[in-house]
Amino acid sequence: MTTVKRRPKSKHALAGEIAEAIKLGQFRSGEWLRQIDIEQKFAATRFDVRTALDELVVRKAIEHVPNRGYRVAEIDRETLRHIRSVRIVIETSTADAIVSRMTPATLATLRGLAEEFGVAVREGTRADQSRVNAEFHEAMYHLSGNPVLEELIWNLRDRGRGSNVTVWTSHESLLRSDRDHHAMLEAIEKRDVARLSELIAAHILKDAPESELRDR
Amino acid sequence: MTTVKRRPKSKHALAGEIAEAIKLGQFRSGEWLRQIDIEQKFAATRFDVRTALDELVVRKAIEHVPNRGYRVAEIDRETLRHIRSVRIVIETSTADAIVSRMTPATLATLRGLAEEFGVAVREGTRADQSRVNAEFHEAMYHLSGNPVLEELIWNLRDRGRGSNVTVWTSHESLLRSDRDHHAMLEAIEKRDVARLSELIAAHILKDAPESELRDR
DNA sequence: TGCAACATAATTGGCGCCAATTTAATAGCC
DNA sequence: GGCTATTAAATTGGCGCCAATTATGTTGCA
Repeated sequence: MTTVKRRPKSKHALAGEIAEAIKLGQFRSGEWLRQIDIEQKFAATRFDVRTALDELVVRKAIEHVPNRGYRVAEIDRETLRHIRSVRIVIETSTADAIVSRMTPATLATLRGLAEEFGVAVREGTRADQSRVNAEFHEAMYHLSGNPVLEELIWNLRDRGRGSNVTVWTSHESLLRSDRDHHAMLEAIEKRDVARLSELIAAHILKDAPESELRDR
Repeated sequence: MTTVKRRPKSKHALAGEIAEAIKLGQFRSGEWLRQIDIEQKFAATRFDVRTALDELVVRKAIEHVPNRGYRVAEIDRETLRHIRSVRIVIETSTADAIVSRMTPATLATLRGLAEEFGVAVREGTRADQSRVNAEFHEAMYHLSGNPVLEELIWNLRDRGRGSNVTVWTSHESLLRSDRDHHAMLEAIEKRDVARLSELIAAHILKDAPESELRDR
């Protein structure tokens, strides 16, 4: 996965790095991204920085104000709710494909990643947790066999992360994620599509501030 | 709709214009978009053209080959099928929100647009048909009350149009679209969510080359 | 002391030049 | 005559300069 990929040396890669940094909370919501800072922090040229930032604007990770610069998008609760709503529709729609395409091998992979996440929760860094969590869900959604769907899921996830105030703020929520993962595994193993759907929806809803008990 | 919007003079607007041109089939699939041609055709500077093309790459409307340039993306049948599959999931998910948020006023608007499409089919140009069709679906999906969802729908639609060989190739398919629109209206009026879902799915599937009777 | 006008510093962003690469055209060779 | 090597034309794309704009700091005045 993290193999050779130095073809598009900088440019697109830089956009990914900046997006990653935002996801990891290295830039706060609403914070201005000064081009000089970025080009130093990532050792890139001014031009590459600008290109990368433009790409992130298109990807809705940041926003652009003419003659003021780029800043991390502040997403209001309303929009966040809409994003979660769409995520539930899309991600739960993968449930039966996942169950029907499941093989012992992929199940083993998922189990390994679920365990790894548990370890990361206990003794890993924030970045580790984020990475392993992503790997788990990536492996799971990869089973859907629909690359377009997969990509969409990641776009929406990234967009929500941007200014999500509560990204695993408490250790509690991390433990809950861990439990969710194992529960999902169980549902997949038992080929229980409905249960898996429920779990996925609940997993998404856990990010909601209050209990926004809104079915759609 | 086509009102004043000269604030971001060129740049983002240009990307939209080029995307529109691609949608209208002014560039064939796989055709190279030479920067010189574009800057003449749209009366823009070289730099703006490049920026716009970069944006379209991020939006997956075109693809970029280093040192070769930009070309209209050729989407294989497999990917097209995946796009349709996702579209069905997303667009049908709007059905009950549409029905529950429907008001007499919006219904009247939709009816008007459905009529207008019928007229465009009979005596309008290709561009007219495309525009009115877009307006009808826009008005309908706007009822979902979820801007994120709306945007997603348009992104996926645009992506499919790019190299769709059969974009209303026959007059027959246009007539079918017209009938579909009126049927949808009827379902909305009768608050028949299931029926509306079916119609939306069928409307998307109509673009399929053969009858790819694949439920998921 | 508070406020407004001005000057100065910092930052963004439009644009064009030219080197690197690819494509075509031409010539040379078997 | 067909094929390959060389040269020329066309196209892409990296990069930096500097004007326009905004933010900051300072001075003068009531």
